[in-house]
Amino acid sequence: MDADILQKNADLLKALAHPTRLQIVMELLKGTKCVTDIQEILPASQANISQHLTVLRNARLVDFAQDGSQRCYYVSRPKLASAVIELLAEGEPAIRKSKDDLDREKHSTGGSCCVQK
Amino acid sequence: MDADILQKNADLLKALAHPTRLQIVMELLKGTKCVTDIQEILPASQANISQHLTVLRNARLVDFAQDGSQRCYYVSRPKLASAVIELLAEGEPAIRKSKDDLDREKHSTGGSCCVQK
DNA sequence: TATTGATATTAGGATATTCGAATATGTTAT
DNA sequence: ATAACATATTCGAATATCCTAATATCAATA
Repeated sequence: MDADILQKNADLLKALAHPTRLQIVMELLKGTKCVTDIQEILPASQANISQHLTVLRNARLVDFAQDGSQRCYYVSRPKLASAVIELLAEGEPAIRKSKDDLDREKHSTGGSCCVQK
Repeated sequence: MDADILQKNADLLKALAHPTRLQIVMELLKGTKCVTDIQEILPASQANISQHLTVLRNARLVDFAQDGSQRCYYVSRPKLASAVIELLAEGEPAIRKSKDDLDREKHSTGGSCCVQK
């Protein structure tokens, strides 16, 4: 990943890295919704939801189709979004390794766990 | 996802949502490394790398095993971390839908794209 | 024990994020 | 045209993040 892509991917994750925005995306994955619909589901103000939607839109995670005075928001990268949320839901437990574990993994007998000198 | 889990998952994503930290995790996925090893790879100061490692450690994404004066860092939730990075690398393109697309998806003939009233 | 190497912590300023309050814009209905 | 509804934008304050510089800690030598 070059520096530019790296930055873009970090930005993408940052857009998802907020409880309200994560919840908005989860709701939109279930189906298209307008701002009022989201307001009825989440405990946040209209302005706040609109702000979060702007963040998600700038990250190209959601988009909308205009429907009269309403905006129907949908997830514009559903595979990415749903896969990340699925991974989070799985909740992989953190493992812990001893130095011996690490040395053994390297199977370079007697080697240090870090980069070989 | 209840509010507590939601916050924790957002925190997890936030920990990954920085170019330097993303790069650190990618490097550690290739193999355990100590701080000096990482310094040789990334254009960041020792203090800065140490700070980012602390963030990753607080998010339970990495951990270390002490090896004398060195700390051998490794990814403690490799499945989660590698899957997220894999998804980012795939780079799913953003789709765009018209209101008609959305209505059609609902196949409730004549229905609005948003929540049914 | 003094020095060196590896790493962490602290402090501080710059910058960014977050949210509520107020206001603006655009659309539909009257 | 005006009112009502749906949504966005702006402003400002509180808070958080990020980075650098300086210093501290801890382990391995000499």
